[in-house]
Amino acid sequence: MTEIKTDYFDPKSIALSGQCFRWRETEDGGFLVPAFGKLLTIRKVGDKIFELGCDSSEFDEIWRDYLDISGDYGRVAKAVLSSDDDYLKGAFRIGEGIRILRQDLWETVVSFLISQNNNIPRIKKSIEALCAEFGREIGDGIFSFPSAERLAKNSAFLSDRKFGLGYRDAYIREIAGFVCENPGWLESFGNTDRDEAYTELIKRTGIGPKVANCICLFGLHHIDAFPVDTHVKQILDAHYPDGFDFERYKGFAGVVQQYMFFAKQQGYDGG
DNA sequence: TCACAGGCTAGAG
DNA sequence: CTCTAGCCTGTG
Repeated sequence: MTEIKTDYFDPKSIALSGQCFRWRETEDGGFLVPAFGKLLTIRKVGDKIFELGCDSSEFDEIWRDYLDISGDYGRVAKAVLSSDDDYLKGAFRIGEGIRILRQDLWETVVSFLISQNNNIPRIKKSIEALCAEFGREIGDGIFSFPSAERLAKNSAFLSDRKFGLGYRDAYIREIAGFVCENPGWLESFGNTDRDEAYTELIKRTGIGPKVANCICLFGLHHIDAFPVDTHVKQILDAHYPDGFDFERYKGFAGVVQQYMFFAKQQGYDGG
Protein backbone atom coordinates (compact mmCIF):
# COMPACT_ATOMS: atom_id res chain seq x y z
CA MET A 1 0.00 0.00 0.00
CA THR A 2 1.05 3.54 -0.67
CA GLU A 3 -0.61 6.56 0.85
CA ILE A 4 -0.62 9.87 -0.95
CA LYS A 5 -1.88 13.28 0.09
CA THR A 6 -2.85 15.49 -2.77
CA ASP A 7 -5.11 18.32 -3.79
CA TYR A 8 -7.09 18.50 -7.00
CA PHE A 9 -7.61 14.75 -7.14
CA ASP A 10 -10.99 13.08 -7.11
CA PRO A 11 -11.13 9.56 -8.56
CA LYS A 12 -14.86 9.71 -9.15
CA SER A 13 -14.56 12.90 -11.18
CA ILE A 14 -11.79 11.36 -13.22
CA ALA A 15 -13.80 8.18 -13.77
CA LEU A 16 -16.77 10.21 -15.00
CA SER A 17 -14.82 12.79 -16.95
CA GLY A 18 -14.91 10.79 -20.15
CA GLN A 19 -11.17 10.61 -20.65
CA CYS A 20 -11.04 6.97 -19.59
CA PHE A 21 -13.60 4.22 -20.03
CA ARG A 22 -12.40 1.40 -17.80
CA TRP A 23 -12.25 2.71 -14.25
CA ARG A 24 -14.67 0.77 -12.10
CA GLU A 25 -16.16 1.95 -8.82
CA THR A 26 -16.38 -0.71 -6.15
CA GLU A 27 -19.06 -1.14 -3.53
CA ASP A 28 -16.96 0.51 -0.83
CA GLY A 29 -16.56 3.64 -2.92
CA GLY A 30 -13.06 2.80 -4.08
CA PHE A 31 -11.91 2.38 -7.65
CA LEU A 32 -10.34 -0.38 -9.70
CA VAL A 33 -8.03 1.16 -12.23
CA PRO A 34 -6.59 -0.95 -15.06
CA ALA A 35 -3.65 0.43 -17.02
CA PHE A 36 -0.47 -0.84 -18.62
CA GLY A 37 -1.42 -4.44 -17.94
CA LYS A 38 -1.69 -3.80 -14.22
CA LEU A 39 -4.50 -3.14 -11.80
CA LEU A 40 -4.51 -0.43 -9.15
CA THR A 41 -6.96 0.09 -6.32
CA ILE A 42 -7.64 3.61 -5.08
CA ARG A 43 -9.44 4.36 -1.85
CA LYS A 44 -10.05 7.64 -0.12
CA VAL A 45 -9.06 7.34 3.53
CA GLY A 46 -9.06 10.93 4.71
CA ASP A 47 -9.10 14.56 3.73
CA LYS A 48 -7.06 14.69 0.51
CA ILE A 49 -5.53 11.35 1.49
CA PHE A 50 -5.72 8.29 -0.71
CA GLU A 51 -4.56 4.73 -0.30
CA LEU A 52 -3.21 3.11 -3.44
CA GLY A 53 -2.91 -0.65 -3.80
CA CYS A 54 0.72 -0.70 -4.84
CA ASP A 55 4.12 -0.46 -3.21
CA SER A 56 6.11 2.73 -3.38
CA SER A 57 8.42 1.56 -6.16
CA GLU A 58 5.48 0.66 -8.41
CA PHE A 59 3.92 4.00 -7.58
CA ASP A 60 7.10 5.75 -8.64
CA GLU A 61 7.48 3.67 -11.79
CA ILE A 62 3.92 3.70 -13.07
CA TRP A 63 1.11 5.27 -11.15
CA ARG A 64 2.53 8.66 -10.25
CA ASP A 65 2.89 9.43 -13.94
CA TYR A 66 -0.33 7.75 -15.00
CA LEU A 67 -2.37 9.70 -12.46
CA ASP A 68 -0.39 12.88 -13.22
CA ILE A 69 0.22 13.38 -9.52
CA SER A 70 3.16 15.66 -10.28
CA GLY A 71 1.08 17.89 -12.55
CA ASP A 72 0.74 21.48 -11.38
CA TYR A 73 -3.00 21.88 -11.11
CA GLY A 74 -2.65 24.67 -8.60
CA ARG A 75 -1.37 26.79 -11.43
CA VAL A 76 -4.42 25.97 -13.50
CA ALA A 77 -6.70 26.68 -10.57
CA LYS A 78 -5.09 30.04 -9.99
CA ALA A 79 -5.42 31.05 -13.63
CA VAL A 80 -9.08 30.06 -13.72
CA LEU A 81 -10.06 31.57 -10.40
CA SER A 82 -8.27 34.85 -11.03
CA SER A 83 -10.00 35.29 -14.39
CA ASP A 84 -13.29 37.10 -14.93
CA ASP A 85 -14.78 34.06 -16.65
CA ASP A 86 -17.71 33.27 -14.38
CA TYR A 87 -18.88 30.32 -16.40
CA LEU A 88 -15.49 28.65 -16.19
CA LYS A 89 -15.08 29.43 -12.52
CA GLY A 90 -18.34 27.62 -11.85
CA ALA A 91 -17.26 24.68 -13.95
CA PHE A 92 -13.97 24.54 -12.09
CA ARG A 93 -15.72 24.31 -8.73
CA ILE A 94 -17.44 21.18 -9.99
CA GLY A 95 -14.51 19.61 -11.83
CA GLU A 96 -11.52 20.63 -9.76
CA GLY A 97 -10.79 16.99 -8.88
CA ILE A 98 -10.00 16.09 -12.47
CA ARG A 99 -6.49 15.29 -13.58
CA ILE A 100 -5.48 14.51 -17.13
CA LEU A 101 -4.26 10.94 -17.02
CA ARG A 102 -1.20 9.82 -18.94
CA GLN A 103 -2.81 6.85 -20.59
CA ASP A 104 -1.33 4.23 -22.85
CA LEU A 105 -1.22 5.63 -26.37
CA TRP A 106 -2.47 2.53 -28.17
CA GLU A 107 -5.41 2.11 -25.82
CA THR A 108 -6.24 5.79 -26.23
CA VAL A 109 -6.15 5.60 -30.03
CA VAL A 110 -8.53 2.65 -30.16
CA SER A 111 -10.80 3.94 -27.41
CA PHE A 112 -11.39 7.28 -29.09
CA LEU A 113 -11.83 5.71 -32.49
CA ILE A 114 -14.68 3.81 -30.88
CA SER A 115 -16.01 6.93 -29.17
CA GLN A 116 -16.99 8.75 -32.34
CA ASN A 117 -20.68 9.26 -32.99
CA ASN A 118 -21.27 7.06 -29.99
CA ASN A 119 -22.42 7.19 -26.39
CA ILE A 120 -20.53 6.34 -23.23
CA PRO A 121 -22.37 3.14 -22.20
CA ARG A 122 -21.83 1.72 -25.66
CA ILE A 123 -18.20 2.84 -25.77
CA LYS A 124 -17.57 1.08 -22.47
CA LYS A 125 -19.35 -2.03 -23.61
CA SER A 126 -17.27 -2.26 -26.77
CA ILE A 127 -13.98 -1.73 -24.97
CA GLU A 128 -14.82 -4.21 -22.24
CA ALA A 129 -15.79 -6.80 -24.83
CA LEU A 130 -12.51 -6.31 -26.70
CA CYS A 131 -10.52 -6.65 -23.49
CA ALA A 132 -12.42 -9.73 -22.36
CA GLU A 133 -11.96 -11.41 -25.73
CA PHE A 134 -8.40 -10.44 -26.61
CA GLY A 135 -6.77 -9.19 -23.41
CA ARG A 136 -5.41 -11.25 -20.53
CA GLU A 137 -6.89 -11.38 -17.07
CA ILE A 138 -5.16 -9.03 -14.66
CA GLY A 139 -7.61 -9.24 -11.76
CA ASP A 140 -10.94 -10.56 -10.93
CA GLY A 141 -12.94 -10.27 -14.09
CA ILE A 142 -10.77 -7.44 -15.36
CA PHE A 143 -8.65 -7.75 -18.47
CA SER A 144 -5.77 -5.87 -19.99
CA PHE A 145 -6.23 -3.86 -23.14
CA PRO A 146 -5.34 -6.00 -26.17
CA SER A 147 -2.21 -5.22 -28.16
CA ALA A 148 -2.25 -4.11 -31.77
CA GLU A 149 -0.85 -7.51 -32.71
CA ARG A 150 -3.70 -9.33 -31.03
CA LEU A 151 -6.30 -7.15 -32.69
CA ALA A 152 -4.61 -7.41 -36.08
CA LYS A 153 -4.48 -11.20 -35.90
CA ASN A 154 -8.14 -11.32 -34.95
CA SER A 155 -9.28 -8.52 -37.21
CA ALA A 156 -11.86 -10.69 -38.93
CA PHE A 157 -13.76 -11.03 -35.65
CA LEU A 158 -14.01 -7.30 -34.99
CA SER A 159 -17.29 -7.23 -36.89
CA ASP A 160 -18.93 -9.56 -34.37
CA ARG A 161 -22.04 -8.02 -32.93
CA LYS A 162 -20.83 -8.65 -29.39
CA PHE A 163 -18.26 -5.87 -29.80
CA GLY A 164 -20.90 -3.42 -30.98
CA LEU A 165 -18.38 -1.48 -33.04
CA GLY A 166 -20.62 -0.85 -36.01
CA TYR A 167 -18.84 0.85 -38.89
CA ARG A 168 -15.87 1.60 -36.60
CA ASP A 169 -14.68 -2.00 -36.92
CA ALA A 170 -12.95 -1.11 -40.19
CA TYR A 171 -11.10 1.76 -38.53
CA ILE A 172 -9.72 -0.49 -35.81
CA ARG A 173 -8.81 -3.16 -38.32
CA GLU A 174 -6.93 -0.56 -40.33
CA ILE A 175 -5.03 1.01 -37.47
CA ALA A 176 -4.12 -2.34 -35.89
CA GLY A 177 -2.67 -3.52 -39.19
CA PHE A 178 -0.91 -0.21 -39.71
CA VAL A 179 0.71 -0.24 -36.28
CA CYS A 180 1.93 -3.81 -36.80
CA GLU A 181 3.38 -2.98 -40.20
CA ASN A 182 4.96 0.22 -38.95
CA PRO A 183 6.77 -0.63 -35.74
CA GLY A 184 7.98 2.55 -34.10
CA TRP A 185 5.02 4.59 -35.26
CA LEU A 186 3.48 4.82 -31.80
CA GLU A 187 6.88 5.43 -30.22
CA SER A 188 7.63 8.22 -32.67
CA PHE A 189 5.06 10.40 -30.93
CA GLY A 190 7.44 10.69 -28.02
CA ASN A 191 9.43 13.15 -30.10
CA THR A 192 6.65 15.22 -31.60
CA ASP A 193 4.96 18.39 -30.44
CA ARG A 194 1.20 18.77 -30.53
CA ASP A 195 0.94 20.07 -34.09
CA GLU A 196 3.15 17.32 -35.48
CA ALA A 197 1.27 14.65 -33.55
CA TYR A 198 -2.09 15.98 -34.72
CA THR A 199 -0.97 16.09 -38.36
CA GLU A 200 0.32 12.55 -38.20
CA LEU A 201 -2.71 11.15 -36.39
CA ILE A 202 -5.25 12.67 -38.72
CA LYS A 203 -3.72 10.81 -41.67
CA ARG A 204 -5.19 7.56 -40.34
CA THR A 205 -8.63 6.53 -41.51
CA GLY A 206 -11.24 7.16 -38.86
CA ILE A 207 -9.18 9.72 -36.98
CA GLY A 208 -10.60 13.18 -37.59
CA PRO A 209 -10.07 16.48 -35.76
CA LYS A 210 -11.97 15.58 -32.62
CA VAL A 211 -10.48 12.11 -32.15
CA ALA A 212 -6.97 13.38 -32.94
CA ASN A 213 -7.32 16.08 -30.31
CA CYS A 214 -8.53 13.55 -27.76
CA ILE A 215 -5.53 11.36 -28.49
CA CYS A 216 -3.22 14.37 -28.16
CA LEU A 217 -4.77 15.31 -24.83
CA PHE A 218 -5.36 11.93 -23.22
CA GLY A 219 -2.74 9.72 -24.87
CA LEU A 220 0.15 12.13 -25.38
CA HIS A 221 -0.52 14.55 -22.55
CA HIS A 222 -0.44 17.59 -24.78
CA ILE A 223 -2.62 19.40 -22.28
CA ASP A 224 -2.99 22.37 -24.60
CA ALA A 225 -5.13 20.26 -26.98
CA PHE A 226 -8.77 21.28 -26.89
CA PRO A 227 -11.13 18.64 -28.35
CA VAL A 228 -14.42 20.11 -29.52
CA ASP A 229 -17.22 17.57 -29.46
CA THR A 230 -20.91 18.22 -29.69
CA HIS A 231 -21.15 19.08 -25.98
CA VAL A 232 -18.21 21.44 -25.93
CA LYS A 233 -19.53 23.08 -29.08
CA GLN A 234 -22.82 23.68 -27.30
CA ILE A 235 -20.97 25.21 -24.36
CA LEU A 236 -18.87 27.48 -26.54
CA ASP A 237 -21.90 28.56 -28.57
CA ALA A 238 -23.98 29.28 -25.48
CA HIS A 239 -21.43 30.93 -23.22
CA TYR A 240 -18.80 32.34 -25.55
CA PRO A 241 -20.82 33.79 -28.46
CA ASP A 242 -17.95 36.10 -29.39
CA GLY A 243 -15.47 33.24 -29.46
CA PHE A 244 -13.47 31.45 -26.80
CA ASP A 245 -10.15 33.03 -25.89
CA PHE A 246 -7.74 30.11 -26.12
CA GLU A 247 -4.76 32.40 -25.60
CA ARG A 248 -5.88 33.10 -22.07
CA TYR A 249 -5.47 29.45 -21.14
CA LYS A 250 -2.52 28.69 -23.36
CA GLY A 251 -0.54 25.74 -22.10
CA PHE A 252 -3.44 24.03 -20.34
CA ALA A 253 -6.56 24.65 -22.41
CA GLY A 254 -7.27 20.91 -22.40
CA VAL A 255 -7.68 20.95 -18.62
CA VAL A 256 -10.13 23.80 -18.99
CA GLN A 257 -12.00 21.79 -21.61
CA GLN A 258 -12.32 18.93 -19.13
CA TYR A 259 -13.77 21.20 -16.42
CA MET A 260 -16.37 22.45 -18.88
CA PHE A 261 -17.26 19.06 -20.25
CA PHE A 262 -17.48 17.40 -16.86
CA ALA A 263 -19.49 20.23 -15.34
CA LYS A 264 -22.00 20.03 -18.17
CA GLN A 265 -22.31 16.28 -17.63
CA GLN A 266 -23.08 17.07 -14.00
CA GLY A 267 -25.91 19.38 -15.01
CA TYR A 268 -24.03 22.67 -14.72
CA ASP A 269 -25.35 25.36 -17.02
CA GLY A 270 -23.53 28.40 -15.80
CA GLY A 271 -25.88 29.05 -12.91
C1' DT B 1 -41.01 6.06 -35.79
C1' DC B 2 -37.43 9.11 -34.96
C1' DA B 3 -33.67 11.56 -32.94
C1' DC B 4 -29.43 11.32 -31.02
C1' DA B 5 -25.08 9.83 -28.99
C1' DG B 6 -17.99 12.72 -27.04
C1' DG B 7 -17.47 12.34 -35.85
C1' DC B 8 -15.67 10.82 -40.00
C1' DT B 9 -15.40 9.67 -44.88
C1' DA B 10 -16.35 10.38 -49.42
C1' DG B 11 -18.44 12.73 -52.87
C1' DA B 12 -20.73 16.82 -54.80
C1' DG B 13 -20.82 21.64 -55.67
C1' DC C 1 -12.29 25.09 -50.57
C1' DT C 2 -17.09 24.09 -47.96
C1' DC C 3 -21.07 21.31 -47.25
C1' DT C 4 -23.52 17.18 -45.94
C1' DA C 5 -25.68 12.22 -46.59
C1' DG C 6 -24.85 8.11 -44.72
C1' DC C 7 -23.00 5.26 -41.42
C1' DC C 8 -23.62 0.79 -36.94
C1' DT C 9 -26.22 0.37 -32.85
C1' DG C 10 -28.66 1.10 -28.37
C1' DT C 11 -31.71 3.94 -25.93
C1' DG C 12 -35.54 7.12 -24.84
